[in-house]
Amino acid sequence: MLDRKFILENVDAVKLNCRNRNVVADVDRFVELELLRREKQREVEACNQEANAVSKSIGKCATPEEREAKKEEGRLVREKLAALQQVVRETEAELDRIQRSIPNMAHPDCPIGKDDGSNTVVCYGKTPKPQWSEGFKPLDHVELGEKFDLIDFESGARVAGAGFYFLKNEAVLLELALEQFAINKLVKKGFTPTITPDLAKNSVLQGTGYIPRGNETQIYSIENTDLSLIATAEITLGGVLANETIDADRLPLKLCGVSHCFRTEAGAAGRASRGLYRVHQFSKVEMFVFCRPEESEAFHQELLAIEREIFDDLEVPYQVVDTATGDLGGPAYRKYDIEAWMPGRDAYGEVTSTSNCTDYQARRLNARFKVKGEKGTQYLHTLNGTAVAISRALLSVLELGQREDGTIVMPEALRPYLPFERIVPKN
RNA sequence: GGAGAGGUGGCAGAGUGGUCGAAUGCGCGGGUUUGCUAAACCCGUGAGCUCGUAAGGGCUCCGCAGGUUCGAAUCCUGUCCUCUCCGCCA
Repeated sequence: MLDRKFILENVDAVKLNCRNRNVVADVDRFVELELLRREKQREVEACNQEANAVSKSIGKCATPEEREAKKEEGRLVREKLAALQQVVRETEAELDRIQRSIPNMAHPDCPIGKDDGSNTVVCYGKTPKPQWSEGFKPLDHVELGEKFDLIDFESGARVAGAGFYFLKNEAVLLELALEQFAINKLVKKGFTPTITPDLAKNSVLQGTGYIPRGNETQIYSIENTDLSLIATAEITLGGVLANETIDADRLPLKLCGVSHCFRTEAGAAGRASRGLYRVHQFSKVEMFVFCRPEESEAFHQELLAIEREIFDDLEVPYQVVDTATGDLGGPAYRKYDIEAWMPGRDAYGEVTSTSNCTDYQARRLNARFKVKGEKGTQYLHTLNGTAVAISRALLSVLELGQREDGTIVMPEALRPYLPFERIVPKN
Protein backbone atom coordinates (compact mmCIF):
# COMPACT_ATOMS: atom_id res chain seq x y z
CA MET A 1 0.00 0.00 0.00
CA LEU A 2 0.95 3.59 -0.42
CA ASP A 3 1.07 5.84 2.60
CA ARG A 4 -2.23 7.62 3.15
CA LYS A 5 -0.61 10.95 3.78
CA PHE A 6 1.44 10.56 0.62
CA ILE A 7 -1.71 9.94 -1.43
CA LEU A 8 -3.40 13.03 -0.03
CA GLU A 9 -0.38 15.17 -0.74
CA ASN A 10 0.24 13.78 -4.25
CA VAL A 11 -3.19 13.23 -5.68
CA ASP A 12 -2.28 14.12 -9.26
CA ALA A 13 0.87 12.04 -9.33
CA VAL A 14 -0.98 9.06 -7.86
CA LYS A 15 -3.75 9.35 -10.44
CA LEU A 16 -1.29 9.64 -13.31
CA ASN A 17 0.55 6.63 -11.98
CA CYS A 18 -2.69 4.62 -11.92
CA ARG A 19 -3.30 5.52 -15.55
CA ASN A 20 0.25 4.64 -16.55
CA ARG A 21 -0.04 1.34 -14.79
CA ASN A 22 -3.37 0.49 -16.31
CA VAL A 23 -4.99 0.24 -12.88
CA VAL A 24 -8.43 1.55 -12.04
CA ALA A 25 -8.58 3.07 -8.56
CA ASP A 26 -10.92 5.70 -7.24
CA VAL A 27 -8.37 8.15 -5.88
CA ASP A 28 -10.88 11.00 -5.54
CA ARG A 29 -13.14 8.87 -3.40
CA PHE A 30 -10.15 7.89 -1.33
CA VAL A 31 -9.28 11.49 -0.62
CA GLU A 32 -12.86 12.30 0.27
CA LEU A 33 -13.13 9.34 2.63
CA GLU A 34 -9.76 9.91 4.26
CA LEU A 35 -10.62 13.50 5.08
CA LEU A 36 -13.93 12.35 6.51
CA ARG A 37 -12.24 9.61 8.48
CA ARG A 38 -9.75 12.00 10.02
CA GLU A 39 -12.50 14.32 11.11
CA LYS A 40 -14.57 11.52 12.61
CA GLN A 41 -11.53 10.02 14.24
CA ARG A 42 -10.88 13.27 16.03
CA GLU A 43 -14.46 13.27 17.26
CA VAL A 44 -14.06 9.72 18.49
CA GLU A 45 -10.96 10.65 20.41
CA ALA A 46 -12.62 13.64 22.02
CA CYS A 47 -15.55 11.48 22.99
CA ASN A 48 -13.23 8.84 24.34
CA GLN A 49 -11.49 11.41 26.44
CA GLU A 50 -14.81 12.43 27.91
CA ALA A 51 -15.81 8.84 28.61
CA ASN A 52 -12.49 8.11 30.26
CA ALA A 53 -12.83 11.17 32.46
CA VAL A 54 -16.28 10.13 33.61
CA SER A 55 -15.17 6.60 34.38
CA LYS A 56 -12.22 7.83 36.36
CA SER A 57 -14.34 10.17 38.42
CA ILE A 58 -16.62 7.34 39.52
CA GLY A 59 -13.92 5.77 41.62
CA LYS A 60 -13.72 8.95 43.65
CA CYS A 61 -17.42 9.46 44.22
CA ALA A 62 -18.38 9.99 47.81
CA THR A 63 -22.01 8.91 47.85
CA PRO A 64 -23.88 6.11 46.09
CA GLU A 65 -26.29 8.64 44.56
CA GLU A 66 -23.47 10.58 43.02
CA ARG A 67 -22.07 7.31 41.75
CA GLU A 68 -25.29 6.27 40.05
CA ALA A 69 -25.62 9.66 38.39
CA LYS A 70 -22.10 9.40 37.00
CA LYS A 71 -22.73 5.88 35.79
CA GLU A 72 -25.72 7.09 33.84
CA GLU A 73 -23.64 9.87 32.36
CA GLY A 74 -20.98 7.37 31.38
CA ARG A 75 -23.55 5.16 29.71
CA LEU A 76 -24.77 8.04 27.56
CA VAL A 77 -21.27 9.06 26.50
CA ARG A 78 -20.43 5.51 25.55
CA GLU A 79 -23.55 5.26 23.45
CA LYS A 80 -22.56 8.35 21.54
CA LEU A 81 -19.09 6.91 21.17
CA ALA A 82 -20.35 3.62 19.77
CA ALA A 83 -22.30 5.44 17.06
CA LEU A 84 -19.28 7.50 16.07
CA GLN A 85 -17.07 4.47 15.99
CA GLN A 86 -19.48 2.70 13.70
CA VAL A 87 -19.11 5.50 11.16
CA VAL A 88 -15.33 5.38 11.42
CA ARG A 89 -15.32 1.63 10.99
CA GLU A 90 -17.44 1.76 7.85
CA THR A 91 -15.35 4.55 6.37
CA GLU A 92 -12.20 2.67 7.23
CA ALA A 93 -13.38 -0.46 5.44
CA GLU A 94 -14.05 1.31 2.16
CA LEU A 95 -10.91 3.36 2.50
CA ASP A 96 -8.86 0.24 2.97
CA ARG A 97 -10.36 -1.39 -0.10
CA ILE A 98 -9.43 1.58 -2.25
CA GLN A 99 -6.02 1.98 -0.68
CA ARG A 100 -5.18 -1.63 -1.50
CA SER A 101 -6.22 -1.10 -5.10
CA ILE A 102 -3.84 1.81 -5.61
CA PRO A 103 -0.55 0.51 -7.06
CA ASN A 104 2.95 1.45 -5.98
CA MET A 105 4.54 4.48 -7.62
CA ALA A 106 6.87 3.67 -10.50
CA HIS A 107 10.57 4.41 -10.89
CA PRO A 108 11.00 7.63 -12.93
CA ASP A 109 13.08 5.77 -15.53
CA CYS A 110 10.52 3.03 -15.92
CA PRO A 111 9.24 2.89 -19.52
CA ILE A 112 5.68 4.15 -19.69
CA GLY A 113 3.19 2.08 -21.62
CA LYS A 114 0.56 -0.58 -21.52
CA ASP A 115 1.52 -3.15 -24.12
CA ASP A 116 4.36 -5.56 -24.57
CA GLY A 117 5.81 -3.13 -27.08
CA SER A 118 6.65 -0.68 -24.31
CA ASN A 119 8.87 -3.09 -22.42
CA THR A 120 12.44 -2.15 -23.17
CA VAL A 121 15.24 -4.60 -23.78
CA VAL A 122 18.20 -3.28 -21.85
CA CYS A 123 20.87 -5.93 -22.47
CA TYR A 124 21.65 -9.48 -23.55
CA GLY A 125 23.38 -12.47 -22.03
CA LYS A 126 26.88 -13.72 -22.81
CA THR A 127 25.81 -16.86 -24.61
CA PRO A 128 24.87 -16.56 -28.29
CA LYS A 129 21.82 -18.26 -29.71
CA PRO A 130 22.61 -21.83 -30.79
CA GLN A 131 23.63 -22.40 -34.42
CA TRP A 132 22.42 -25.70 -35.77
CA SER A 133 23.23 -26.78 -39.31
CA GLU A 134 20.73 -26.30 -42.12
CA GLY A 135 19.05 -29.68 -42.01
CA PHE A 136 18.83 -30.04 -38.22
CA LYS A 137 15.52 -29.25 -36.67
CA PRO A 138 15.72 -28.86 -32.89
CA LEU A 139 12.97 -30.49 -30.89
CA ASP A 140 11.04 -28.67 -28.22
CA HIS A 141 11.24 -29.86 -24.63
CA VAL A 142 7.97 -31.77 -24.85
CA GLU A 143 9.33 -33.85 -27.70
CA LEU A 144 12.68 -34.17 -25.98
CA GLY A 145 10.94 -35.16 -22.76
CA GLU A 146 9.18 -37.95 -24.55
CA LYS A 147 12.13 -39.11 -26.61
CA PHE A 148 14.48 -39.28 -23.63
CA ASP A 149 11.80 -40.34 -21.12
CA LEU A 150 12.27 -37.25 -18.98
CA ILE A 151 8.83 -35.72 -18.60
CA ASP A 152 5.53 -37.57 -18.34
CA PHE A 153 2.63 -35.24 -19.00
CA GLU A 154 0.20 -38.08 -19.53
CA SER A 155 0.61 -39.51 -16.08
CA GLY A 156 0.53 -36.02 -14.64
CA ALA A 157 -2.83 -35.43 -16.30
CA ARG A 158 -4.14 -38.80 -15.17
CA VAL A 159 -3.16 -38.14 -11.58
CA ALA A 160 -3.80 -34.43 -11.13
CA GLY A 161 -5.20 -33.10 -14.40
CA ALA A 162 -3.90 -30.99 -17.24
CA GLY A 163 -0.97 -28.78 -16.32
CA PHE A 164 0.65 -31.36 -14.07
CA TYR A 165 3.56 -33.60 -14.94
CA PHE A 166 6.00 -36.14 -13.63
CA LEU A 167 9.67 -35.42 -14.02
CA LYS A 168 11.59 -38.64 -14.61
CA ASN A 169 15.12 -39.96 -14.79
CA GLU A 170 17.77 -37.36 -15.66
CA ALA A 171 15.20 -34.56 -15.45
CA VAL A 172 14.84 -35.25 -11.73
CA LEU A 173 18.57 -35.03 -11.18
CA LEU A 174 18.63 -31.93 -13.32
CA GLU A 175 15.99 -30.25 -11.13
CA LEU A 176 17.96 -31.06 -8.00
CA ALA A 177 21.17 -29.91 -9.64
CA LEU A 178 19.66 -26.60 -10.66
CA GLU A 179 18.48 -26.06 -7.10
CA GLN A 180 21.83 -26.89 -5.58
CA PHE A 181 23.71 -24.84 -8.11
CA ALA A 182 21.55 -21.82 -7.37
CA ILE A 183 21.58 -22.21 -3.62
CA ASN A 184 25.33 -22.66 -3.46
CA LYS A 185 25.82 -19.54 -5.49
CA LEU A 186 23.45 -17.57 -3.31
CA VAL A 187 25.03 -18.74 -0.10
CA LYS A 188 28.38 -17.50 -1.43
CA LYS A 189 26.73 -14.17 -2.07
CA GLY A 190 25.56 -13.84 1.50
CA PHE A 191 22.03 -15.17 1.28
CA THR A 192 20.66 -17.32 4.06
CA PRO A 193 19.19 -20.44 2.48
CA THR A 194 15.76 -21.61 3.59
CA ILE A 195 13.17 -24.15 2.58
CA THR A 196 9.86 -22.43 3.15
CA PRO A 197 6.35 -23.70 3.79
CA ASP A 198 4.40 -24.34 0.60
CA LEU A 199 1.26 -22.97 2.25
CA ALA A 200 0.66 -19.60 3.84
CA LYS A 201 -2.06 -17.72 5.66
CA ASN A 202 -4.25 -15.55 3.52
CA SER A 203 -3.19 -12.47 5.46
CA VAL A 204 0.39 -13.13 4.38
CA LEU A 205 -0.70 -13.58 0.76
CA GLN A 206 -2.50 -10.26 0.94
CA GLY A 207 0.42 -8.61 2.64
CA THR A 208 2.67 -9.49 -0.25
CA GLY A 209 0.04 -8.36 -2.76
CA TYR A 210 -1.57 -11.63 -3.78
CA ILE A 211 -5.30 -12.07 -3.77
CA PRO A 212 -6.31 -15.49 -2.43
CA ARG A 213 -9.89 -15.61 -3.67
CA GLY A 214 -11.94 -14.26 -6.54
CA ASN A 215 -12.60 -15.00 -10.19
CA GLU A 216 -9.20 -14.12 -11.56
CA THR A 217 -7.14 -15.50 -8.74
CA GLN A 218 -3.95 -17.38 -9.49
CA ILE A 219 -4.07 -18.92 -6.06
CA TYR A 220 -5.28 -22.31 -4.89
CA SER A 221 -6.91 -22.00 -1.50
CA ILE A 222 -7.48 -24.83 0.92
CA GLU A 223 -11.09 -25.38 1.74
CA ASN A 224 -12.24 -24.77 5.33
CA THR A 225 -8.96 -23.18 6.31
CA ASP A 226 -7.34 -19.78 6.18
CA LEU A 227 -4.50 -21.19 4.07
CA SER A 228 -3.52 -21.12 0.42
CA LEU A 229 -0.88 -22.85 -1.64
CA ILE A 230 1.82 -20.32 -2.37
CA ALA A 231 2.43 -19.07 -5.90
CA THR A 232 6.02 -18.21 -5.03
CA ALA A 233 8.31 -18.23 -2.01
CA GLU A 234 8.21 -14.44 -2.22
CA ILE A 235 5.03 -14.84 -0.19
CA THR A 236 6.52 -16.88 2.62
CA LEU A 237 9.82 -15.01 2.67
CA GLY A 238 8.02 -11.68 2.81
CA GLY A 239 5.90 -13.05 5.64
CA VAL A 240 9.01 -13.72 7.70
CA LEU A 241 8.95 -10.17 9.05
CA ALA A 242 5.19 -9.59 9.01
CA ASN A 243 4.23 -7.47 12.02
CA GLU A 244 7.86 -7.31 13.11
CA THR A 245 10.18 -4.43 13.83
CA ILE A 246 13.79 -5.43 13.50
CA ASP A 247 17.00 -3.73 14.55
CA ALA A 248 18.61 -1.81 11.72
CA ASP A 249 21.94 -3.47 12.50
CA ARG A 250 20.48 -6.79 11.30
CA LEU A 251 19.98 -5.29 7.85
CA PRO A 252 20.16 -6.10 5.06
CA LEU A 253 18.42 -9.43 5.45
CA LYS A 254 19.15 -11.50 2.38
CA LEU A 255 17.15 -14.70 2.21
CA CYS A 256 16.65 -17.30 -0.42
CA GLY A 257 13.98 -19.95 -0.30
CA VAL A 258 13.26 -23.18 -2.05
CA SER A 259 9.60 -23.95 -2.41
CA HIS A 260 7.01 -25.44 -4.64
CA CYS A 261 4.85 -22.92 -6.43
CA PHE A 262 1.23 -23.45 -7.31
CA ARG A 263 -0.74 -21.45 -9.83
CA THR A 264 -4.24 -21.98 -11.14
CA GLU A 265 -3.35 -20.23 -14.41
CA ALA A 266 -7.01 -19.45 -14.85
CA GLY A 267 -7.70 -18.43 -18.42
CA ALA A 268 -4.17 -18.99 -19.64
CA ALA A 269 -3.76 -21.49 -22.46
CA GLY A 270 -2.50 -21.88 -25.98
CA ARG A 271 0.55 -22.94 -27.92
CA ALA A 272 2.78 -20.46 -26.13
CA SER A 273 2.13 -22.25 -22.86
CA ARG A 274 2.82 -25.76 -24.18
CA GLY A 275 4.59 -28.24 -21.97
CA LEU A 276 6.47 -27.02 -18.94
CA TYR A 277 6.16 -23.35 -19.81
CA ARG A 278 2.91 -22.81 -17.95
CA VAL A 279 2.11 -25.41 -15.32
CA HIS A 280 0.16 -25.61 -12.09
CA GLN A 281 3.11 -26.68 -9.97
CA PHE A 282 6.83 -26.13 -10.15
CA SER A 283 9.84 -25.73 -7.89
CA LYS A 284 11.67 -22.48 -7.52
CA VAL A 285 14.59 -20.91 -5.72
CA GLU A 286 13.64 -17.37 -4.87
CA MET A 287 15.73 -14.48 -3.53
CA PHE A 288 14.31 -11.97 -1.10
CA VAL A 289 15.85 -8.89 0.49
CA PHE A 290 14.72 -6.69 3.35
CA CYS A 291 16.77 -3.51 3.46
CA ARG A 292 16.89 0.17 4.30
CA PRO A 293 15.11 2.48 1.87
CA GLU A 294 18.28 4.07 0.57
CA GLU A 295 19.73 0.67 -0.34
CA SER A 296 16.92 -0.84 -2.34
CA GLU A 297 17.87 0.41 -5.79
CA ALA A 298 21.38 -0.96 -5.41
CA PHE A 299 20.02 -4.31 -4.25
CA HIS A 300 17.71 -4.42 -7.21
CA GLN A 301 20.72 -4.14 -9.49
CA GLU A 302 22.45 -6.82 -7.43
CA LEU A 303 19.53 -9.22 -7.78
CA LEU A 304 19.47 -8.68 -11.52
CA ALA A 305 23.21 -9.23 -11.72
CA ILE A 306 22.87 -12.52 -9.85
CA GLU A 307 20.11 -13.68 -12.16
CA ARG A 308 22.23 -12.81 -15.17
CA GLU A 309 25.19 -14.63 -13.73
CA ILE A 310 23.07 -17.73 -13.18
CA PHE A 311 21.79 -17.79 -16.75
CA ASP A 312 25.18 -16.95 -18.18
CA ASP A 313 26.55 -19.89 -16.19
CA LEU A 314 23.77 -22.09 -17.53
CA GLU A 315 24.82 -21.05 -21.05
CA VAL A 316 21.37 -19.74 -21.81
CA PRO A 317 21.02 -16.86 -24.30
CA TYR A 318 18.69 -14.21 -22.96
CA GLN A 319 17.57 -10.63 -23.04
CA VAL A 320 16.83 -8.42 -20.04
CA VAL A 321 13.63 -6.44 -20.13
CA ASP A 322 12.86 -3.29 -18.17
CA THR A 323 9.16 -3.81 -17.60
CA ALA A 324 6.86 -0.97 -18.62
CA THR A 325 4.48 0.63 -16.16
CA GLY A 326 1.43 -1.11 -17.61
CA ASP A 327 2.93 -4.52 -16.83
CA LEU A 328 4.27 -3.86 -13.35
CA GLY A 329 1.30 -5.12 -11.38
CA GLY A 330 0.55 -3.66 -7.96
CA PRO A 331 3.58 -3.79 -5.65
CA ALA A 332 6.57 -3.25 -7.96
CA TYR A 333 8.34 0.08 -8.22
CA ARG A 334 10.52 -1.34 -10.93
CA LYS A 335 10.81 -4.78 -12.46
CA TYR A 336 13.34 -6.54 -14.66
CA ASP A 337 12.61 -9.82 -16.38
CA ILE A 338 15.10 -12.15 -17.93
CA GLU A 339 13.72 -13.78 -21.05
CA ALA A 340 15.58 -16.87 -22.18
CA TRP A 341 15.87 -17.93 -25.77
CA MET A 342 13.68 -20.99 -26.18
CA PRO A 343 14.31 -22.80 -29.48
CA GLY A 344 11.07 -24.78 -29.15
CA ARG A 345 9.04 -21.59 -29.18
CA ASP A 346 11.47 -19.85 -31.50
CA ALA A 347 11.07 -16.91 -29.17
CA TYR A 348 12.19 -15.50 -25.88
CA GLY A 349 10.26 -16.63 -22.81
CA GLU A 350 10.31 -15.23 -19.30
CA VAL A 351 12.47 -17.19 -16.88
CA THR A 352 13.07 -14.74 -14.05
CA SER A 353 11.60 -11.59 -12.66
CA THR A 354 13.02 -9.26 -10.06
CA SER A 355 11.09 -6.44 -8.44
CA ASN A 356 11.88 -3.61 -6.11
CA CYS A 357 8.70 -3.17 -4.10
CA THR A 358 10.10 -0.30 -2.01
CA ASP A 359 7.92 0.07 1.12
CA TYR A 360 4.70 -0.98 -0.61
CA GLN A 361 4.71 -4.60 0.56
CA ALA A 362 6.27 -3.72 3.90
CA ARG A 363 3.48 -1.34 4.74
CA ARG A 364 0.87 -4.03 4.14
CA LEU A 365 2.93 -6.59 5.96
CA ASN A 366 3.74 -4.11 8.71
CA ALA A 367 7.45 -4.93 8.47
CA ARG A 368 9.58 -2.20 9.99
CA PHE A 369 13.02 -1.46 11.30
CA LYS A 370 14.37 0.67 14.09
CA VAL A 371 17.71 2.38 14.35
CA LYS A 372 19.18 2.07 17.84
CA GLY A 373 19.23 5.39 19.60
CA GLU A 374 16.92 7.02 17.09
CA LYS A 375 13.28 7.71 17.71
CA GLY A 376 10.58 5.90 15.80
CA THR A 377 10.49 3.16 13.19
CA GLN A 378 10.45 3.06 9.42
CA TYR A 379 9.08 0.64 6.89
CA LEU A 380 11.59 -1.66 5.31
CA HIS A 381 12.07 -1.96 1.60
CA THR A 382 11.50 -5.38 0.07
CA LEU A 383 12.87 -6.88 -3.10
CA ASN A 384 12.40 -10.24 -4.70
CA GLY A 385 13.91 -12.05 -7.60
CA THR A 386 13.82 -15.45 -9.18
CA ALA A 387 17.08 -17.34 -8.88
CA VAL A 388 15.83 -20.37 -10.76
CA ALA A 389 12.26 -21.30 -11.62
CA ILE A 390 13.01 -24.93 -12.28
CA SER A 391 10.40 -25.80 -14.89
CA ARG A 392 11.35 -22.99 -17.24
CA ALA A 393 15.06 -23.22 -16.59
CA LEU A 394 14.93 -26.95 -17.16
CA LEU A 395 13.01 -26.45 -20.38
CA SER A 396 15.65 -23.99 -21.57
CA VAL A 397 18.57 -26.17 -20.63
CA LEU A 398 17.09 -29.18 -22.38
CA GLU A 399 16.19 -27.37 -25.58
CA LEU A 400 19.46 -25.46 -25.77
CA GLY A 401 21.61 -28.43 -24.87
CA GLN A 402 20.47 -30.65 -27.72
CA ARG A 403 23.16 -31.58 -30.20
CA GLU A 404 23.00 -32.88 -33.70
CA ASP A 405 24.37 -36.22 -32.55
CA GLY A 406 21.09 -36.82 -30.75
CA THR A 407 22.25 -36.09 -27.20
CA ILE A 408 21.57 -33.29 -24.75
CA VAL A 409 24.67 -31.69 -23.24
CA MET A 410 24.52 -30.31 -19.71
CA PRO A 411 26.01 -26.88 -18.97
CA GLU A 412 29.49 -26.93 -17.47
CA ALA A 413 28.25 -25.19 -14.32
CA LEU A 414 25.95 -28.07 -13.43
CA ARG A 415 28.52 -30.81 -13.80
CA PRO A 416 29.50 -30.78 -10.09
CA TYR A 417 25.89 -31.60 -9.25
CA LEU A 418 25.19 -34.18 -11.93
CA PRO A 419 26.41 -37.74 -12.35
CA PHE A 420 26.27 -37.38 -16.14
CA GLU A 421 27.51 -34.90 -18.70
CA ARG A 422 24.92 -35.50 -21.32
CA ILE A 423 21.59 -37.20 -21.71
CA VAL A 424 21.53 -39.98 -24.26
CA PRO A 425 18.55 -41.84 -25.75
CA LYS A 426 17.31 -44.83 -23.73
CA ASN A 427 17.84 -48.29 -25.24
C1' G B 1 -6.18 -36.57 18.33
C1' G B 2 -6.72 -36.47 24.22
C1' A B 3 -5.31 -33.91 29.05
C1' G B 4 -3.06 -29.75 31.34
C1' A B 5 -0.17 -24.91 31.68
C1' G B 6 0.89 -20.35 29.62
C1' G B 7 1.16 -15.88 26.17
C1' U B 8 2.54 -8.64 29.78
C1' G B 9 7.75 -3.47 27.59
C1' G B 10 14.69 -5.30 24.26
C1' C B 11 14.91 -9.73 27.84
C1' A B 12 13.37 -11.94 32.59
C1' G B 13 9.18 -11.36 35.47
C1' A B 14 5.14 -8.93 38.99
C1' G B 15 0.33 -7.49 38.40
C1' U B 16 -7.24 -10.95 39.47
C1' G B 17 -12.06 -4.66 38.11
C1' G B 18 -10.64 2.07 38.82
C1' U B 19 -4.86 5.30 41.82
C1' C B 20 -1.59 0.35 35.65
C1' G B 21 1.20 2.19 29.98
C1' A B 22 2.08 -1.17 33.72
C1' A B 23 6.38 -2.97 39.98
C1' U B 24 11.22 -5.08 40.17
C1' G B 25 15.72 -6.97 38.00
C1' C B 26 18.79 -7.21 33.70
C1' G B 27 19.99 -4.66 29.32
C1' C B 28 20.46 0.12 26.97
C1' G B 29 21.44 5.84 27.03
C1' G B 30 23.28 9.97 29.94
C1' G B 31 25.77 11.68 34.39
C1' U B 32 28.76 11.60 39.24
C1' U B 33 33.10 9.34 41.22
C1' U B 34 37.97 7.55 38.82
C1' G B 35 44.89 8.20 36.01
C1' C B 36 42.13 4.56 32.23
C1' U B 37 38.77 0.45 32.54
C1' A B 38 35.62 -1.87 35.98
C1' A B 39 32.58 -1.35 40.25
C1' A B 40 29.26 1.81 42.96
C1' C B 41 25.69 5.62 42.88
C1' C B 42 22.10 9.10 40.35
C1' C B 43 18.82 10.20 36.25
C1' G B 44 16.50 8.50 31.91
C1' U B 45 14.67 4.52 28.78
C1' G B 46 8.09 0.94 24.46
C1' A B 47 5.25 1.85 19.95
C1' G B 48 1.52 3.97 16.56
C1' C B 49 -1.75 7.94 15.53
C1' U B 50 -3.11 12.94 16.50
C1' C B 51 -3.35 18.47 18.24
C1' G B 52 0.50 22.26 18.97
C1' U B 53 5.86 26.87 16.36
C1' A B 54 7.30 24.85 20.97
C1' A B 55 6.67 23.51 25.90
C1' G B 56 3.17 20.15 26.32
C1' G B 57 -1.60 17.65 25.56
C1' G B 58 -5.11 13.73 23.66
C1' C B 59 -6.40 8.71 21.69
C1' U B 60 -4.98 3.59 20.99
C1' C B 61 -1.99 -0.77 22.09
C1' C B 62 -0.65 -6.18 27.91
C1' G B 63 -0.99 -12.67 21.39
C1' C B 64 -5.51 -11.65 18.13
C1' A B 65 -10.98 -10.90 17.67
C1' G B 66 -15.40 -10.20 20.17
C1' G B 67 -18.41 -9.74 24.87
C1' U B 68 -19.76 -8.05 30.09
C1' U B 69 -19.12 -3.18 32.77
C1' C B 70 -19.63 3.75 33.76
C1' G B 71 -14.61 1.49 33.75
C1' A B 72 -10.78 -4.59 31.61
C1' A B 73 -3.80 -6.51 31.43
C1' U B 74 -7.26 -8.32 35.21
C1' C B 75 -14.00 -11.36 34.25
C1' C B 76 -16.49 -14.22 29.87
C1' U B 77 -16.41 -16.43 24.67
C1' G B 78 -13.87 -17.64 20.34
C1' U B 79 -9.23 -18.00 17.94
C1' C B 80 -3.89 -18.34 17.08
C1' C B 81 0.73 -19.55 19.12
C1' U B 82 4.16 -21.81 22.84
C1' C B 83 5.30 -25.53 26.55
C1' U B 84 4.43 -30.40 29.35
C1' C B 85 2.26 -35.35 29.43
C1' C B 86 -0.37 -39.31 26.60
C1' G B 87 -1.65 -41.41 21.86
C1' C B 88 -0.33 -41.71 16.64
C1' C B 89 3.06 -41.16 12.85
C1' A B 90 7.41 -39.92 8.35
